This record gives sequence, structure tokens and C-alpha cells, in this order.
Amino acid sequence: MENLLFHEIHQKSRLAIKEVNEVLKEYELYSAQWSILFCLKQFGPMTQKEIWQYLNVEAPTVTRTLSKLEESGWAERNEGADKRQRIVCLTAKAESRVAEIEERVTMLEDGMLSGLSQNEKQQLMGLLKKIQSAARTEKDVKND
Amino acid sequence: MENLLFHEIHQKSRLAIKEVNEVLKEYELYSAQWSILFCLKQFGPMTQKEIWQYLNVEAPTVTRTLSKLEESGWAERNEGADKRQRIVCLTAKAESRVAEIEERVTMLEDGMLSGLSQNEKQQLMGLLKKIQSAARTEKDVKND
DNA sequence: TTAAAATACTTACCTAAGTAAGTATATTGG
DNA sequence: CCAATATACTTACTTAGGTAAGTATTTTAA
Repeated sequence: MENLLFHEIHQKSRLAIKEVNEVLKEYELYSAQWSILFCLKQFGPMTQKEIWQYLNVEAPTVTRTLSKLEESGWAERNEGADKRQRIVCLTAKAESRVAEIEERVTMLEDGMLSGLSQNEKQQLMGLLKKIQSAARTEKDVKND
Repeated sequence: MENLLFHEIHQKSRLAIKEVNEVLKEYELYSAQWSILFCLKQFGPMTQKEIWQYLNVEAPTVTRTLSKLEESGWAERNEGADKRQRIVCLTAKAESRVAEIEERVTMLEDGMLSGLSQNEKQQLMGLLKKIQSAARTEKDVKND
């Protein structure tokens, strides 16, 4: 049973990425790239660390994805006061397109979730949040 | 909101893989390899097509993962009556270890889900299954 | 004050999975 | 019968993400 639950989560994760990529194809973007653009749109210029902490991935993942976004002219990396940091922001090209892409992606995601009521979506979110690292014992949870 | 739901699914998917890999490290295995071994343990010898259909991945994914399982002596590919097919089965080495690994992985997954009641796990499964391809319209669903 | 430790990012290498195109074998229709 | 089509698998290339180790800059502590 547990088994099947994680299998199902894995499947839906892949399905969502596949479908989002289908929409993003028109903009010559991929899902991981979009997640960074979306992040920058929400929060404005950020350091790479802020991005990978928010997205909950490792630093090298963001380095790689940003290199592509920079090459394709969606994002810029500028030197910060702390010379170790690189401050990332959207380019003019990105600024002008992000809203449209967001709308398209949101439409798609709504479609994928059209079988669930608003209440069910909230329930699903709540249940997913209860999944935790097995390293955390019951005691850890109480200490949150 | 939809947004965050898929983000959460993606995270939990990565988290589960990461933790399973931690356990599998002892056996010099990775999660995708384990999913095939588990499949073979459940169903016995299968063609590659049966494997990728069951796991819901593409054919090349299984080809690649099996090559590694073969190299490391966990699985074998034999010629079938239909010479296009390759019939996959566990080696003796695998037969002797799969039960132990399954127990370890199940323990881990139980731990990750220890925050959920039996009922909540079922609910979660039910809700996940309601997520569908956006290509499917409401009409499609009725026609199931 | 400066040597050691910490931080931010990068590079190199690995698994995982998708698409497109290729090969070999089987099936089907004229 | 055999040419066209379909099927099963493979190969090559791409994105996505993880770990380990490296570099440059900043902070800390003796």
C-alpha cells in the first residue's frame, strides 16, 4: 500500500511536468526553467541561494538551470555587494511574457485538478504535507 | 494554489526517492533499479514491455536500467519465442536478497507515512488518482 | 592581524526519464 | 508470396536533479 502511494505520487509528478512542458514548448522553456522564472516574478531579484532554498533543490541545480535561462535571454545574473553572491533578475523579454505563461500554466493545472473540488484540493495539500522524512521520529514532530 | 499542489507533489516525490536511495545504497542499488526488481518479484519473468507498461515509463528507461541490473548481476534478459522480445527475470543473487530489501524499504515508507492514519493514506491515494491529464475533458471522464 | 573556518557558487560525474530515430523481427494485405 | 506495416527493443541526445569536490570571497578567532 505505502508502496503504491509513493508510486502514484511519482507518476503524478512526472505527468504534471510532461504536460507543463507541452505548454512551455511554445516559449522554448522547460518546467525547471519556468519554476525559476515564476519565483523571480513573485519575489523580484534574488540570490541563487534564495532561489534554491525556496524551490528546495540543491545549489548546482539552480546554477545549471540559470545558465540556460541566461543563454536564452530570460534571466540575468549580476554581482552583489558580497562578491560571492550573484543577484538574479528577469530580463525585459521575460518581464513581458511571464504573465501570459503563468496564465497558460495555471489553466493547465486547473484542468488537471478539475476532478477535485476546492475542498479536496485543500485536503490533498494537507495530506501531502504530512509526509515527512523517515529520519524524523515522532518526538521530532511534537517538537515542531 | 494549484501551483503549490504540484510543487508539493514534486517535492515529496524527490524526498521519497532520496530516502529510498539511502537504504538501497547498502545493496549498491538505486530506486529505479529497485522498482524493476520489485516488479519482477511480484510478477515473475516479464517482457520489457510489460515492465515499462506496469511502471508507466517509456521503453528506453527500462532498457537503460536493465542494462545496469544485468551488469551488476541482479537481472537476466533471455530471448523469447518472439525474437524481438527479451524476457527478464531475477538472478539467484536477487532472489536471495529481494525479500530483505523489500522489508527495509517498506519500513522506511511506513516511517515517512507515520503522520497519516490508515484512513488518511487511503484518502490521499484516492485524491491523487483524481489528478488527470488536462487533455482529458469532462466528457472523457464520463466515458470511462 | 592574519590563519582557519564558513559561505556562495561552480564543475564534474552520476542516476532518472523523456523524445526521436534506428534495427531486427513479426504480421498483414494485395 | 512478399512488400508494407507494425512491434519490441536500442541508441543518441536532452532536461532534471543529486553528491562530492573545487574556487573565490567573507567572517571569525586566536
